[in-house]
Amino acid sequence: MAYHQPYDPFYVYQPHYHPHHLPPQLPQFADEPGAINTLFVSGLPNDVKAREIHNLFRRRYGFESCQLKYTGRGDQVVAFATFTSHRFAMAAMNELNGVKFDPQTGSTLHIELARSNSRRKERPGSGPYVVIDNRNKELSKSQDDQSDEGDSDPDEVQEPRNSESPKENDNAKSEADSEPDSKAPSANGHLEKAYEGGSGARACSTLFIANLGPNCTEDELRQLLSRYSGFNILKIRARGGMPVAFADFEEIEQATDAMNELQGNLLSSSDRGGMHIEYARSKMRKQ
DNA sequence: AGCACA
Repeated sequence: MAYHQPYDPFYVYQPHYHPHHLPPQLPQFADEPGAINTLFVSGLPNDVKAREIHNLFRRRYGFESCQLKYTGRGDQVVAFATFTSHRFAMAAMNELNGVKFDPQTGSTLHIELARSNSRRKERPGSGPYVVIDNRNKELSKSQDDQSDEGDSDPDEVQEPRNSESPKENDNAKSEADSEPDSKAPSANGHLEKAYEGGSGARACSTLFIANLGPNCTEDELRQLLSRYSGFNILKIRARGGMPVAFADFEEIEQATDAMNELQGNLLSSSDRGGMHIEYARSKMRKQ
Protein backbone atom coordinates (compact mmCIF):
# COMPACT_ATOMS: atom_id res chain seq x y z
CA MET A 1 0.00 0.00 0.00
CA ALA A 2 2.89 2.32 -0.41
CA TYR A 3 1.46 5.58 -1.51
CA HIS A 4 3.38 8.11 -3.48
CA GLN A 5 4.67 10.92 -1.45
CA PRO A 6 3.06 14.01 -2.90
CA TYR A 7 6.40 15.66 -3.24
CA ASP A 8 8.14 12.90 -5.08
CA PRO A 9 9.57 14.76 -8.03
CA PHE A 10 9.52 11.70 -10.20
CA TYR A 11 5.78 11.63 -9.97
CA VAL A 12 4.97 15.26 -10.04
CA TYR A 13 1.65 15.74 -11.57
CA GLN A 14 0.15 18.90 -10.22
CA PRO A 15 3.01 21.13 -9.35
CA HIS A 16 3.49 24.65 -8.32
CA TYR A 17 1.99 27.28 -10.50
CA HIS A 18 2.80 30.89 -10.90
CA PRO A 19 -0.41 32.66 -11.62
CA HIS A 20 0.07 35.56 -13.87
CA HIS A 21 -2.17 37.60 -16.03
CA LEU A 22 -2.57 36.87 -19.64
CA PRO A 23 -0.81 39.29 -21.89
CA PRO A 24 -3.20 41.05 -24.23
CA GLN A 25 -1.83 39.43 -27.33
CA LEU A 26 -0.57 36.05 -28.24
CA PRO A 27 3.05 35.66 -27.46
CA GLN A 28 4.32 33.76 -30.44
CA PHE A 29 7.64 32.54 -29.21
CA ALA A 30 7.48 29.45 -31.26
CA ASP A 31 10.62 27.61 -32.08
CA GLU A 32 12.61 30.14 -33.88
CA PRO A 33 16.19 29.21 -34.38
CA GLY A 34 17.96 30.25 -31.25
CA ALA A 35 15.02 29.57 -29.00
CA ILE A 36 16.11 28.10 -25.72
CA ASN A 37 15.16 24.50 -25.35
CA THR A 38 17.47 23.72 -22.47
CA LEU A 39 16.65 24.01 -18.79
CA PHE A 40 19.05 24.92 -16.05
CA VAL A 41 18.43 23.03 -12.84
CA SER A 42 19.74 24.04 -9.45
CA GLY A 43 18.77 23.30 -5.90
CA LEU A 44 19.99 19.75 -6.23
CA PRO A 45 21.47 17.88 -3.30
CA ASN A 46 25.19 17.50 -3.75
CA ASP A 47 24.99 13.75 -3.85
CA VAL A 48 22.59 13.71 -6.75
CA LYS A 49 23.30 11.16 -9.45
CA ALA A 50 23.10 11.67 -13.17
CA ARG A 51 20.63 8.86 -13.31
CA GLU A 52 18.29 10.72 -11.02
CA ILE A 53 18.34 13.70 -13.30
CA HIS A 54 17.63 11.47 -16.21
CA ASN A 55 14.73 9.83 -14.46
CA LEU A 56 13.37 13.17 -13.49
CA PHE A 57 13.07 14.33 -17.05
CA ARG A 58 12.85 11.25 -19.18
CA ARG A 59 9.10 11.05 -19.13
CA ARG A 60 8.54 14.68 -19.97
CA TYR A 61 7.25 15.21 -23.40
CA GLY A 62 9.91 16.17 -25.88
CA PHE A 63 12.79 15.28 -23.60
CA GLU A 64 16.04 14.79 -25.42
CA SER A 65 18.98 14.55 -23.07
CA CYS A 66 20.37 15.81 -19.82
CA GLN A 67 23.66 16.25 -18.12
CA LEU A 68 24.92 16.68 -14.62
CA LYS A 69 27.64 19.13 -13.80
CA TYR A 70 29.81 19.42 -10.74
CA THR A 71 30.62 23.07 -10.86
CA GLY A 72 33.71 22.86 -8.71
CA ARG A 73 32.39 25.54 -6.42
CA GLY A 74 32.14 23.66 -3.22
CA ASP A 75 29.90 20.69 -3.70
CA GLN A 76 27.51 22.52 -5.90
CA VAL A 77 25.83 20.41 -8.54
CA VAL A 78 23.68 21.66 -11.36
CA ALA A 79 22.05 19.97 -14.31
CA PHE A 80 20.89 20.75 -17.80
CA ALA A 81 17.97 19.17 -19.59
CA THR A 82 17.46 19.60 -23.29
CA PHE A 83 14.16 19.24 -25.10
CA THR A 84 13.19 19.09 -28.71
CA SER A 85 11.60 22.50 -28.52
CA HIS A 86 11.27 25.57 -26.38
CA ARG A 87 7.66 24.86 -25.59
CA PHE A 88 8.39 21.42 -24.27
CA ALA A 89 11.16 22.78 -22.13
CA MET A 90 8.70 25.31 -20.77
CA ALA A 91 6.16 22.61 -20.03
CA ALA A 92 8.68 20.59 -18.08
CA MET A 93 9.86 23.66 -16.25
CA ASN A 94 6.32 24.57 -15.28
CA GLU A 95 5.76 21.10 -13.98
CA LEU A 96 8.91 20.64 -11.98
CA ASN A 97 10.01 24.04 -10.80
CA GLY A 98 9.64 24.45 -7.06
CA VAL A 99 9.15 20.77 -6.47
CA LYS A 100 10.76 19.16 -3.49
CA PHE A 101 13.47 16.91 -4.77
CA ASP A 102 14.80 15.37 -1.62
CA PRO A 103 12.43 14.87 1.30
CA GLN A 104 15.38 14.32 3.62
CA THR A 105 17.15 17.56 3.06
CA GLY A 106 14.11 19.43 1.88
CA SER A 107 15.95 20.60 -1.17
CA THR A 108 13.74 22.19 -3.74
CA LEU A 109 14.26 22.21 -7.47
CA HIS A 110 14.86 25.55 -9.01
CA ILE A 111 14.47 25.41 -12.74
CA GLU A 112 14.90 28.15 -15.27
CA LEU A 113 15.73 28.43 -18.90
CA ALA A 114 19.41 27.96 -19.54
CA ARG A 115 21.36 30.86 -20.93
CA SER A 116 22.29 28.84 -23.94
CA ASN A 117 21.33 25.55 -25.43
CA SER A 118 23.26 22.41 -24.77
CA ARG A 119 25.50 21.36 -27.58
CA ARG A 120 26.28 18.03 -26.17
CA LYS A 121 23.61 15.58 -27.11
CA GLU A 122 23.39 12.21 -25.61
CA ARG A 123 25.53 9.99 -27.75
CA PRO A 124 25.16 6.24 -27.75
CA GLY A 125 28.89 5.75 -27.68
CA SER A 126 29.62 7.97 -24.74
CA GLY A 127 27.61 6.22 -22.12
CA PRO A 128 24.11 6.82 -20.94
CA TYR A 129 24.74 9.77 -18.69
CA VAL A 130 26.69 12.85 -19.40
CA VAL A 131 28.61 14.10 -16.41
CA ILE A 132 30.86 17.11 -16.35
CA ASP A 133 33.13 17.11 -13.39
CA ASN A 134 35.00 20.26 -12.58
CA ARG A 135 35.68 19.33 -8.99
CA ASN A 136 39.34 18.53 -9.38
CA LYS A 137 40.07 21.07 -12.01
CA GLU A 138 40.93 23.70 -9.47
CA LEU A 139 43.10 26.22 -11.18
CA SER A 140 45.42 28.51 -9.30
CA LYS A 141 42.28 30.45 -8.50
CA SER A 142 41.43 28.05 -5.71
CA GLN A 143 39.50 30.14 -3.30
CA ASP A 144 36.92 28.43 -1.22
CA ASP A 145 34.66 31.41 -1.29
CA GLN A 146 31.44 30.40 0.25
CA SER A 147 28.72 32.94 0.86
CA ASP A 148 27.23 31.87 -2.39
CA GLU A 149 24.67 29.63 -0.85
CA GLY A 150 21.08 29.61 -1.83
CA ASP A 151 19.70 28.33 -5.00
CA SER A 152 19.51 30.82 -7.77
CA ASP A 153 22.93 31.28 -9.08
CA PRO A 154 23.42 29.82 -12.50
CA ASP A 155 27.05 30.36 -13.01
CA GLU A 156 28.28 28.50 -15.95
CA VAL A 157 25.77 27.91 -18.58
CA GLN A 158 28.37 27.91 -21.26
CA GLU A 159 28.72 25.22 -23.78
CA PRO A 160 30.20 22.10 -22.32
CA ARG A 161 33.23 20.81 -24.10
CA ASN A 162 34.56 17.36 -24.43
CA SER A 163 35.39 16.38 -20.91
CA GLU A 164 35.52 12.66 -21.06
CA SER A 165 38.78 12.76 -19.25
CA PRO A 166 39.73 9.58 -17.45
CA LYS A 167 39.75 11.56 -14.25
CA GLU A 168 36.13 11.02 -13.59
CA ASN A 169 35.54 8.23 -11.22
CA ASP A 170 32.77 7.87 -8.73
CA ASN A 171 29.75 8.95 -10.64
CA ALA A 172 26.47 7.38 -11.45
CA LYS A 173 26.73 4.25 -9.47
CA SER A 174 24.88 2.47 -6.78
CA GLU A 175 21.96 4.09 -5.04
CA ALA A 176 18.53 2.75 -5.48
CA ASP A 177 16.66 3.74 -8.54
CA SER A 178 13.21 5.08 -8.29
CA GLU A 179 12.24 4.06 -11.76
CA PRO A 180 11.66 0.40 -12.39
CA ASP A 181 12.35 0.44 -16.09
CA SER A 182 15.34 2.64 -16.29
CA LYS A 183 17.77 0.86 -18.48
CA ALA A 184 20.31 2.66 -20.48
CA PRO A 185 18.70 4.74 -23.18
CA SER A 186 20.49 2.60 -25.75
CA ALA A 187 20.80 3.55 -29.32
CA ASN A 188 17.73 5.61 -29.90
CA GLY A 189 18.68 9.12 -29.14
CA HIS A 190 15.39 10.45 -30.35
CA LEU A 191 12.08 11.06 -28.82
CA GLU A 192 9.84 8.44 -30.25
CA LYS A 193 9.41 6.70 -26.97
CA ALA A 194 9.69 9.74 -24.82
CA TYR A 195 6.90 10.33 -22.41
CA GLU A 196 4.91 7.29 -21.74
CA GLY A 197 4.10 5.17 -18.80
CA GLY A 198 1.58 5.30 -16.08
CA SER A 199 2.64 7.82 -13.55
CA GLY A 200 2.59 11.26 -14.98
CA ALA A 201 0.62 13.45 -17.25
CA ARG A 202 0.87 12.04 -20.70
CA ALA A 203 0.75 14.73 -23.30
CA CYS A 204 -2.54 14.99 -25.12
CA SER A 205 -4.05 17.41 -27.58
CA THR A 206 -7.03 17.78 -25.30
CA LEU A 207 -6.66 19.80 -22.13
CA PHE A 208 -8.44 19.32 -18.86
CA ILE A 209 -9.26 22.58 -17.13
CA ALA A 210 -10.24 22.71 -13.49
CA ASN A 211 -10.47 25.08 -10.59
CA LEU A 212 -13.08 27.06 -12.43
CA GLY A 213 -15.55 29.19 -10.53
CA PRO A 214 -19.14 28.01 -10.22
CA ASN A 215 -20.31 30.68 -12.61
CA CYS A 216 -17.83 30.00 -15.34
CA THR A 217 -19.52 29.88 -18.69
CA GLU A 218 -18.59 28.03 -21.79
CA ASP A 219 -18.59 31.27 -23.76
CA GLU A 220 -16.19 32.95 -21.42
CA LEU A 221 -13.73 30.15 -21.68
CA ARG A 222 -14.17 29.66 -25.38
CA GLN A 223 -13.51 33.30 -26.02
CA LEU A 224 -10.19 32.99 -24.25
CA LEU A 225 -9.17 29.72 -25.83
CA SER A 226 -10.08 30.76 -29.33
CA ARG A 227 -7.10 33.07 -29.30
CA TYR A 228 -4.82 30.08 -29.43
CA SER A 229 -3.98 28.46 -32.68
CA GLY A 230 -5.23 24.99 -33.16
CA PHE A 231 -8.09 25.40 -30.72
CA ASN A 232 -10.95 23.22 -31.74
CA ILE A 233 -13.78 22.45 -29.35
CA LEU A 234 -14.62 23.27 -25.77
CA LYS A 235 -16.90 21.33 -23.49
CA ILE A 236 -17.87 22.22 -19.98
CA ARG A 237 -19.49 20.00 -17.51
CA ALA A 238 -20.18 20.22 -13.83
CA ARG A 239 -20.03 16.94 -12.11
CA GLY A 240 -21.35 17.23 -8.60
CA GLY A 241 -20.36 20.80 -8.17
CA MET A 242 -17.56 22.74 -9.72
CA PRO A 243 -17.40 22.85 -13.47
CA VAL A 244 -14.51 21.41 -15.37
CA ALA A 245 -13.76 21.87 -19.02
CA PHE A 246 -12.18 19.97 -21.88
CA ALA A 247 -10.53 21.91 -24.62
CA ASP A 248 -9.49 20.12 -27.74
CA PHE A 249 -6.68 21.23 -30.01
CA GLU A 250 -5.46 20.03 -33.33
CA GLU A 251 -1.98 19.18 -32.14
CA ILE A 252 -0.34 18.31 -28.88
CA GLU A 253 2.08 21.16 -29.38
CA GLN A 254 -0.74 23.65 -29.64
CA ALA A 255 -2.40 22.28 -26.53
CA THR A 256 0.92 22.53 -24.77
CA ASP A 257 1.34 26.14 -25.81
CA ALA A 258 -2.11 27.08 -24.59
CA MET A 259 -1.59 25.28 -21.31
CA ASN A 260 1.69 26.99 -20.69
CA GLU A 261 0.21 30.38 -21.38
CA LEU A 262 -3.03 30.00 -19.52
CA GLN A 263 -1.88 28.02 -16.54
CA GLY A 264 -2.99 29.77 -13.39
CA ASN A 265 -4.80 32.54 -15.20
CA LEU A 266 -7.85 34.06 -13.65
CA LEU A 267 -11.17 34.33 -15.41
CA SER A 268 -13.69 36.97 -14.53
CA SER A 269 -15.76 34.17 -13.08
CA SER A 270 -12.91 32.79 -11.02
CA ASP A 271 -13.48 32.75 -7.31
CA ARG A 272 -10.93 30.23 -6.11
CA GLY A 273 -7.70 31.17 -7.82
CA GLY A 274 -6.55 30.59 -11.35
CA MET A 275 -7.32 27.79 -13.72
CA HIS A 276 -5.56 24.49 -13.30
CA ILE A 277 -4.80 23.00 -16.63
CA GLU A 278 -3.50 19.56 -17.40
CA TYR A 279 -3.42 17.30 -20.36
CA ALA A 280 -6.66 15.37 -20.45
CA ARG A 281 -6.37 11.67 -19.85
CA SER A 282 -7.79 10.94 -23.23
CA LYS A 283 -8.35 12.90 -26.34
CA MET A 284 -11.74 14.37 -26.95
CA ARG A 285 -13.83 12.14 -29.07
CA LYS A 286 -14.52 13.20 -32.56
CA GLN A 287 -18.21 13.68 -33.03
C1' DA B 1 -7.85 17.76 -6.74
C1' DG B 2 -11.98 17.57 -9.74
C1' DC B 3 -11.07 13.81 -16.50
C1' DA B 4 -16.28 13.05 -20.54
C1' DC B 5 -17.70 11.96 -25.00
C1' DA B 6 -17.39 6.55 -27.29
